[in-house]
Amino acid sequence: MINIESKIEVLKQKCAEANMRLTPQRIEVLKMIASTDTHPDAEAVYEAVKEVMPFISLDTVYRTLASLEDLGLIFKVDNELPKSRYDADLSPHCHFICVKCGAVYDIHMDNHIEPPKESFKYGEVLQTNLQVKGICHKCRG
Amino acid sequence: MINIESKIEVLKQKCAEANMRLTPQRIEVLKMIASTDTHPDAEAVYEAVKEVMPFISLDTVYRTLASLEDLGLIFKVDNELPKSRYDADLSPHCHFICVKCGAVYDIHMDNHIEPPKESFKYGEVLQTNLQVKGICHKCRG
DNA sequence: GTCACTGCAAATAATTTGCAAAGCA
DNA sequence: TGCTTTGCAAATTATTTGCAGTGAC
Repeated sequence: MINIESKIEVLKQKCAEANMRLTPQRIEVLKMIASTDTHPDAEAVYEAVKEVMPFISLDTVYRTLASLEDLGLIFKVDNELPKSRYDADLSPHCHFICVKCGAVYDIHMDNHIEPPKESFKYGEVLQTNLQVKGICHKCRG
Repeated sequence: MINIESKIEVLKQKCAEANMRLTPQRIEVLKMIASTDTHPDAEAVYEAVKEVMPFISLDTVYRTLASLEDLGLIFKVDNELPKSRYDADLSPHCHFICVKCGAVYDIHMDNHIEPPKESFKYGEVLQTNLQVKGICHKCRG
């Protein structure tokens, strides 16, 4: 589980560094993503944050997600579905993705994966990630 | 390099099995994807196939890509960009993806990657794939 | 007070779908 | 011939953007 308070603290620092403001919208969006392991999409973040902040708009959610991603606090889960889904857990882990319903489950790992040597032929490596695709228990029925 | 003739042969078989017709559009789209290592998106497939088949429409390309994917002849490369990109190479390999320009390069591997044990907790595993993200030489400048 | 951020509404980009005509089996 | 597929055009979905008012610093 992610420590939300420390996550907000990092947001505070990074906003200051980047000349960005610490708005309640940014705090709530980050809190929401960090407090769930469902890897929500923009719509899901919007619905959840609206509960506590009824006047937030969907486009602010989109903009906030982009800002938080720029700051390195969250990242998009790679999937081949049309909707982007977000993750605030920066520890080494990968994802089980259900190809039927799109559900994303965390698979914890001790270390980040070493990139194959051939990778360096193509450029500077920033990160590697392993993805496991399958059919989740719920969809298997 | 993929053997295109045998790929078309597989298309022929699978179409017959699935009660789908072997149309020239399907043949050309598959040929195009199998004959390049650029992992083209729908638009790029459309532009290339138009050279040899000027009356093909973009929506047929989309439908054809979906059909070929259903038949297991091609698959989407996972990326976090808005456009889907396709690959016809079914041998074990993974991708270097440039986060700036979206270019996709193949990284060949001897074997498919074993899924972490934790994967099986979530459902039936269909495939694993490793992704390497970075900045390609062209974008580094 | 200033300038980044928000909410609203409208725009854009990628992809999908309804329908009638065309073509593979 | 029958039923899948195509091409056209219009619709849909996810996301982005312009602008004027608002609020964090």
